[in-house]
Amino acid sequence: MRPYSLVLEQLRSAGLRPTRQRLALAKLLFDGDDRHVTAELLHGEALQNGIRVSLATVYNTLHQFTTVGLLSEIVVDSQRSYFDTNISRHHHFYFENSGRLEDICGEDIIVTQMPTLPSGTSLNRVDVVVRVNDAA
Amino acid sequence: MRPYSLVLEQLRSAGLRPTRQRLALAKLLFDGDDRHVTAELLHGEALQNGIRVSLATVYNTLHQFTTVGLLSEIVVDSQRSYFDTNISRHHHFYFENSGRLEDICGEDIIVTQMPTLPSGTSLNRVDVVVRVNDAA
DNA sequence: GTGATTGCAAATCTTTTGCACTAAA
DNA sequence: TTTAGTGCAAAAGATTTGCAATCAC
Repeated sequence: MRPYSLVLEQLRSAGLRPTRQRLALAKLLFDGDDRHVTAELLHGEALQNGIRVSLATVYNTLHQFTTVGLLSEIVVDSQRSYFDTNISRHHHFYFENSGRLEDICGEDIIVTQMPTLPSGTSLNRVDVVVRVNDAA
Repeated sequence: MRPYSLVLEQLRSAGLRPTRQRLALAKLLFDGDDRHVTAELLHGEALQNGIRVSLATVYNTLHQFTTVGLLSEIVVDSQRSYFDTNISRHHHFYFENSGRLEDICGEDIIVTQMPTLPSGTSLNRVDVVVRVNDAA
């Protein structure tokens, strides 16, 4: 996790103006432990904390932060986008029942053999999702 | 890939009536090489082949086939669902640019170390997605 | 000031649903 | 017949977009 104090300069260097909304959302996201959020969730949280921001702006901000490298996007559900404040190489547990995500640190999962990439392509990243069910 | 001829009995044993629509979609899906489809794609293909079927029925059918074990659902894009006629244990290349999927057979990727499952959960499955970009 | 950013509401896209109609058993 | 399955159109949910108002520089 990067300290919240670094966010401001990170925004500047990416050419993103540190607006009230971006700073407030950054505080929610980065001022504490690593977390996984959806746009809807972050928006609700912002409102609860008295931050006036529209859902559209939350979407924009999440994508901008992702582009800039402050967040990474995780695909585990074909219906909803999750964003992760942990941008180091790692993988995820996905609790199918609750929709909750949990990090698996990089060393706890090891992919030894890898296939040759299709010709004319370059590797973007390898995602491992361990799907679990909460035992009844 | 299972031969198309097995589909009928597979439907019966699952208690699904072999209707005109289901059989036609099954033919498109299983009468040939393994494939990856979206609902929209399969629907378009059905129409092109003169099969009258509604998009809603295509969605229903894809999910029913998945429940019955004739298809497996792949999550690689948080905006769209993909279904795979290959139901053996395997993983995928995902071409971010084109949205295309390609199978990686089970032996070509090996996950050696696995984390302990969170207590009170049972493993559903492990998905590995190798995301590649078509080199410019 | 000027251009980036925001909010809102409308639009879009994928998927699901309600319900009358049709077809399989 | 009886019950499952289908089509359609409407609804739902997530996300994006257009545009006028607002804010950072």
